[in-house]
Amino acid sequence: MRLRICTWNVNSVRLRVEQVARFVAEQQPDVLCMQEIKCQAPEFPREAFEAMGLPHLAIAGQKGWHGVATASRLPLEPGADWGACREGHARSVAVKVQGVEIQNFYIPAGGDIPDRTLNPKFDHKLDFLERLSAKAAAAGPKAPLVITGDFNVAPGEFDVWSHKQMLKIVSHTPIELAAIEKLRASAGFVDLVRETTPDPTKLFSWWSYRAADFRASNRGLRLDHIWATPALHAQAFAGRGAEARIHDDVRAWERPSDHAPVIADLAL
Amino acid sequence: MRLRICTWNVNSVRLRVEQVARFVAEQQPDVLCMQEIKCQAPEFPREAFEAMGLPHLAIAGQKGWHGVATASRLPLEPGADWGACREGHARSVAVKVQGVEIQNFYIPAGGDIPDRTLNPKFDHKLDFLERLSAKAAAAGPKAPLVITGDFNVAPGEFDVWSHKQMLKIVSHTPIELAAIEKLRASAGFVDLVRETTPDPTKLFSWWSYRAADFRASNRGLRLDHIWATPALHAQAFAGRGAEARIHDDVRAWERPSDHAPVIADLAL
DNA sequence: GGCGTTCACG
DNA sequence: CGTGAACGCC
Repeated sequence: MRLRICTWNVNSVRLRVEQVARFVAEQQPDVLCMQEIKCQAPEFPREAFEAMGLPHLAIAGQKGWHGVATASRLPLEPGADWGACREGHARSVAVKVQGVEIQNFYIPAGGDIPDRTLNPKFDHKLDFLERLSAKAAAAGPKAPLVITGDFNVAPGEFDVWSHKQMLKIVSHTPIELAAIEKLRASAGFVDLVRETTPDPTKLFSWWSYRAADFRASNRGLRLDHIWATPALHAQAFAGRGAEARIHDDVRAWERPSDHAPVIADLAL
Repeated sequence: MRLRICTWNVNSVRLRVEQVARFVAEQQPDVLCMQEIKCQAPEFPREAFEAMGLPHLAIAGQKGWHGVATASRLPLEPGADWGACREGHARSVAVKVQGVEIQNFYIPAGGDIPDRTLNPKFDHKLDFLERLSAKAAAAGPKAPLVITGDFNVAPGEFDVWSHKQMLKIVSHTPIELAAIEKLRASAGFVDLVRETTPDPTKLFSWWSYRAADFRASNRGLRLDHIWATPALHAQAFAGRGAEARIHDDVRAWERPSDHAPVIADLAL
């Protein structure tokens, strides 16, 4: 079977249900991992997701900020909580579906100053990444595991509109690049979108709301990722390469999220 | 010629331009008197009104609150400012069109407690009404004058969903009923909607947002009025009665104002 | 620039 | 309930 996994920072699920419903109708993901739902679990628009054909929900919500949820066409089992957030924010939710564990993360943005001694938010981001690395290493490359979400890091030179300029900006600083590479290497994860479309093609999944015309300036970043362990990758893409892409057309819809959805198709 | 005058508390003109454009396209008012535009004059969506065929504008705006504007198909001359608002709010704008003076008011709501000694907002409302009465008396019954707007008073027993219950509620208390009757009598104004549809037919132009289904509960008030002096009434409705009505269907549109527009057709 | 918050207002 | 305001966050 095909398992279509999607990650999307929706920037308020209540405000964006219609766009989510349209995207789900058009692309038919089997599992939709959302970040920044910005509501508590009881406020989550369950009925709308039932109507979309994604009735199985795992929600980690909190008031106003952050919040993640995974919605599925197929029944979900709970996954292990990796306890990555030292601040107690609702930034991760784990599920198991069709024998695959899917860890859905909203990694802290990290504020403006890329110095962990000066900026507690940046310290928190790095701490979060370090905790993920430890858990992923413990899981190992043979686990049938996907980690996905808004990682708030653009890992590669071709994941930012200007590598040179972005090296000074939180999301692409050398310390973050080292931390995200350490996370990737911890279980040998394969970045499915980048495997599908290798360097040097530039790929972005986020564009600031501040640009009048995001297409024209195209100052994007690739912050949203779907990573598979080597064992799962071998199983899901036996012989072929990964099939994953960013649906950047969605960023041009009416009242969009600042993030575009990302889809990967696993053959299980 | 027919002069179609409309009054409408739009509750934010910037948020409601589309509904205003639809209503103007459907009903073709010649003069549209708006209240609660909730913006400063430079923020007023002039282009949208030009596109609607109402390019002539008289705007009294302020930041965030209140604000009135009169938009016209025909050129406007400025009318005399009656200086009714002691607080300096943008609550009135006066124009002359086709020889008729149109005074557009957003009379203060007056807070919750109907006691001028305890509640400065209620005192302000009564002061505003008293100042209007003095100015209207000075203008006299022979002036070609319309006063219109959101008066925030339901003057008659059949202008409220429950006369008995509303007598204790600001907008229909005995002291307000006396003040609004004094204003009416000051120049012998004719209430064009009530003349068109006499007592005991209940007529409302406002329904609270708080009711889930405003039609079902129908706890409305008639707060929005178009009043003509006797001389203008005699000229505009010679022989016949007035032709004025409340477009309450608009209250059921998507994202509506809590007030419905009111139209009167004058034959000049 | 577009989300959430709390607040005042109607 | 649904507008504005000011503020925090990304």
